[in-house]
Amino acid sequence: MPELPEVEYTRRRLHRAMTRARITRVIVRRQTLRYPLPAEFAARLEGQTVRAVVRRAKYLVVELSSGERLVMHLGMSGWFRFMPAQLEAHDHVVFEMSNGKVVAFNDPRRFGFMLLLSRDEHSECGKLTRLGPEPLDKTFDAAALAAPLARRKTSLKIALSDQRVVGGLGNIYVVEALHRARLSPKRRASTLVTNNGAPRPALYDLVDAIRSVLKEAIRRQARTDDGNPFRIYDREGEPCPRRGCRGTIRRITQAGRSTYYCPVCQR
DNA sequence: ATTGAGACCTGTCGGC
DNA sequence: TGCCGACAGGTCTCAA
Repeated sequence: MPELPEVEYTRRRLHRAMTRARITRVIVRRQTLRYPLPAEFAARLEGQTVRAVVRRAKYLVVELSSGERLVMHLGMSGWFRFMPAQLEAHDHVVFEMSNGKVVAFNDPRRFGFMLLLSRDEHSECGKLTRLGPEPLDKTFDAAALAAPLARRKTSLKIALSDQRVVGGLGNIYVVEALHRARLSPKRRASTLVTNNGAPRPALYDLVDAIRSVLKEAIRRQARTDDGNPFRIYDREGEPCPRRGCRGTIRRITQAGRSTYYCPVCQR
């Protein structure tokens, strides 16, 4: 599930359920997430009012009235269930709010985590400070990508998956953006930058592709149609969806993860 | 400093 | 039906 669009959709729902409400009760049903929850986790949260729920890359940050922050990551399989009729397996942490809303964090694989940080711990938290730019911010442009890509000796796919280069892209949306920009995932990252560090035209295309892929995916979240909503991801052997392209989608492995691409139109 | 491999965990799916 | 391996949208750590 969770790359930037899914995390952003989760943030909006959490915001509606929690912001300006008080946390009346926290039930910890499983302490051993990626990082074990401290014994006083529930007590520190109960009684606090939620000021805001914000997102940074794939991280969710609940801002609390004490100044503390609850930093959360969904990992591979984490998600929130809103107003669950009853608790189920893998509902690890439940928040009950003064407005009557209940949200349950569910995560079968437990790669997700929650960190309750003081104001200072939060501002120094390396997980957040080392992140690259937000791809949907105005500051994200070809110039912002040029420097980190120029230094890389790896492929575009690997470079774009690195959260220090851009924050929030994961396996699926990197694959989708590269197809949209007609760029091969195997191409060396530094070839999108000239020798003196200026963006080449393809880098502008890539920036546009990243932004549009993410925006469309966020818009799509509210709908719950099933089936594979992606053009390329998990479509090995199918014809390339680009108009006029007669290529067939291939699957390769890069850094241990699946990459899908069209060898005909992606160069 | 980069980079790849392995680890963390559970669930699901395809093949035999 | 049952078993087994491969694989899954993320990050971290460690060795080269």
